[in-house]
Amino acid sequence: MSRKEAADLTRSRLIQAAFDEIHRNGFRAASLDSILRAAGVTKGALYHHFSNKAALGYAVIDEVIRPFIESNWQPALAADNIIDGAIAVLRDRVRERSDMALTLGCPFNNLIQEMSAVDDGFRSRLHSILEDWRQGVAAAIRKGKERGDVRADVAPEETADFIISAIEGCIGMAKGAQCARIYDGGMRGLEHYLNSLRATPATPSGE
Amino acid sequence: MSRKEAADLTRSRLIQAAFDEIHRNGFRAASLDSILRAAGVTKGALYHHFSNKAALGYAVIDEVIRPFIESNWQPALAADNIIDGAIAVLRDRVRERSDMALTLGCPFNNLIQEMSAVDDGFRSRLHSILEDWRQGVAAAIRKGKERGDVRADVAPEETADFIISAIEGCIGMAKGAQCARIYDGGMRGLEHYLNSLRATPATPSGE
DNA sequence: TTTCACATACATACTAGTTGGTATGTAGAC
DNA sequence: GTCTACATACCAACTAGTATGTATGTGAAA
Repeated sequence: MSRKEAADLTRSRLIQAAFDEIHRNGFRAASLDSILRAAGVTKGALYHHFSNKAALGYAVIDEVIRPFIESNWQPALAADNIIDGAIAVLRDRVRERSDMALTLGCPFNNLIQEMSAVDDGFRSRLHSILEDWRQGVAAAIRKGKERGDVRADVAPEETADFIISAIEGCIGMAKGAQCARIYDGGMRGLEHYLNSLRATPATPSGE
Repeated sequence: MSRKEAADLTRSRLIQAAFDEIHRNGFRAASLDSILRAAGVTKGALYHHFSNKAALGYAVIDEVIRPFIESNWQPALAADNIIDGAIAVLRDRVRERSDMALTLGCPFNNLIQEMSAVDDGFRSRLHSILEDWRQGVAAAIRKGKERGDVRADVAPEETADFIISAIEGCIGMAKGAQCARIYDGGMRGLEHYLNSLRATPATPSGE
């Protein structure tokens, strides 16, 4: 392993450890010492790769959280019928939800709630992820309307806002209840809502 | 003012200052010194009334956040038609939303996201508030079904889960965007959803 | 090809500041 | 006089961040 490769490895180990610690404790309560312990490196390594704690947090957002969020919603847009695609993804999420994700919540939403109001670097990065998501869903709805899959009276942007809010809300409330019931219930409610957006009266797949 | 009354006053001043600081910074980042400065008392007063920081946080939940949440959803149940009542409350919220509430988010949801996974005292208290809300909405839906206002195929509990999740989700995403647009958009989406629950095809009030 | 200067990639030890919490002192109501 | 309701002063622990030391890879000169 070359010198450069080794350095990249410690950098990514730091980011992964930081992501875990932040997911568990939030950014401000995340202890650099804990992150260093988990990553198996020392403070010198950390401050060699990142100028300060915030820079580490930003890197976690750019390199872990953004890809994570995008890999969650983009598959839904691949389907011909956007509503079918969205529901399929939803069911996947319900099926393969891990206990950790349930008790710790969505890392994206967690950071929004904690940091948006207090740090502009966090706010802008998280907002950008949210905006891309919103635009992606809105574009899919518009395409669905053109194809005749989605009702003509559905407003793309505000419906996208609502769908995204409902998804993050369900995960968040499940975290509050610390049980899967409210998550599953909310997701079924969301599925009913998505079906109500169909142009042709709902013929949901596999129900 | 009697001695007892004065003591009660300092206690409530502490709780109010704690609520503000927690709303702004979260519980763990809330500094006792800041709270004391805002309340205009000293550490001796704080630890006379509360055994530790967590006890102060619990009191904030029991005496500020719970009444706040209940005063938000209970009026919606007063109306004869639950859907009309819910939509009316929703529009009230949208009309009179303060910028602070938008940028700082919902104090209830904030605490859930921050503390549910790490402190059982917080978790149980917040969960209890959530469960009461859920049961209140579910009961209202059941009543609406009996009265013929709500469609017969609507599942009360999971619909309640979804509605609550959507509300908190909208506020949370608005915090992420730090702008009202996504809040208003999400709320309009929620209104459409609520109308879709009507037994008789939507004749929404004032649209 | 060897060697040497230099930069990279860390490790270690430390600091100043802040945190929640406590021990003690005290003024005033009852 | 005694107890309530505080105020003051302090402490140990932990925080992000820094200053310094060092081993090692690397590029260029000899």
